[in-house]
Amino acid sequence: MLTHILLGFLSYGPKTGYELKSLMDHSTQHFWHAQHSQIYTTLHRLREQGFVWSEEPDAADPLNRRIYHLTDAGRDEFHRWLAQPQTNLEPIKHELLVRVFFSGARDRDEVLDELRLQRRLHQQQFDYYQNQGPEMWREKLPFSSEIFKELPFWLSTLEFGVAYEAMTLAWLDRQIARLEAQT
Amino acid sequence: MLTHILLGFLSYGPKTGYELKSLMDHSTQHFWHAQHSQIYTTLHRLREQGFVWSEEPDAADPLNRRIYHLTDAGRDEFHRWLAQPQTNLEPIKHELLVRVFFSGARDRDEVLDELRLQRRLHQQQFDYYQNQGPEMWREKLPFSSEIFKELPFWLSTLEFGVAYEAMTLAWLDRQIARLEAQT
DNA sequence: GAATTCATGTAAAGCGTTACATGATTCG
DNA sequence: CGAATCATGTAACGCTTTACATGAATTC
Repeated sequence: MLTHILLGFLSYGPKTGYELKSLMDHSTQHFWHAQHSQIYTTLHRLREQGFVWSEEPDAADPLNRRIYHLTDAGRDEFHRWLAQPQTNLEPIKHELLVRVFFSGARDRDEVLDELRLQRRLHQQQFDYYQNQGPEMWREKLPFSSEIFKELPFWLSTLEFGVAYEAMTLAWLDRQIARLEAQT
Repeated sequence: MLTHILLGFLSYGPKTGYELKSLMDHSTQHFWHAQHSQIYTTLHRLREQGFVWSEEPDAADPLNRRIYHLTDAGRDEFHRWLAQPQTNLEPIKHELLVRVFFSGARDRDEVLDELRLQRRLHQQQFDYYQNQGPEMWREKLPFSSEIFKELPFWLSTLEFGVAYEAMTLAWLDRQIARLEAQT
């Protein structure tokens, strides 16, 4: 998956590994994140596969930056991936639900504390999506001419984030209320 | 994670690998699933770690079933895990959102087809949660005396599933409407 | 007799996280 | 001058998926 995210960002223009990491942190973070270690190793693999190429770092650049470019094969691969629709329901992995599932054996107050903490965290995330999030995008993602067509889709993903957090908050409130009602 | 799910189910009583797989397929499936291969190898690992033990398959049993039991160490580990609350927001990995994010370069109709297909699939899932789901539980998870305390928590996870699908359907409808409005 | 379900495993590969490692630049 | 940011990598490990492999019992 990270493969195609990197190819996607590189389809907007050449970028360094560090820039790709920063872009992900400020855009795809809420539905796909990666450590820098994985980004660098994946870029190496993509280079071996012929999907990207990079100039040797400029000797005059003390930061030793390595700029990656998409090859034709890389662009083809990216479009091949996009053209192949997702035909299955996406399986969900949700650790908190696992914990809730097995919480019958726990102290009621212990479970309540955990749910209340999660509520706080999700409230923060909700606020972030509605306030700082969009503004951060305007500041940190400044290659505006390249992406005017994608902006509505980027906003769609943000809208999902808002809806997801609102849904989660409402669910947490119901579970907390149910537990509090028990004596 | 699978580790603690298996320990959790075994805390209700001894079970075979096959039974654990079947239990997961009918209960945790909507927030954590696993292939049988992973379940069997994880059980081997748990045995080496001393968290479970198993009788040698009964020579009289032609199906060669291997029944796993929780050890004291296994029970301790399960409770240690439960007592350690989740203090972070759970990172989300959502492939469909990655595809939407990069859909600016695609044909509008191609994107619409994909979203409509996802809408159908999520509608099915929503119906499943509301109808067959709970009934399936009553049939397939029959160790009722062991789990009367956990049932409310199991229903909580199902309630999350319903809320998640409703949220997703509403989001998909908005994205489909937005794209359809474009000419 | 064929198909489905019951039952258990191994091997290889891919994906992702965590930790280790280093060094320059910029800002306060 | 210290902290934060910029910048790139490797190694080990763990988790998960996919594919390969086998065979008995049950149901239609």
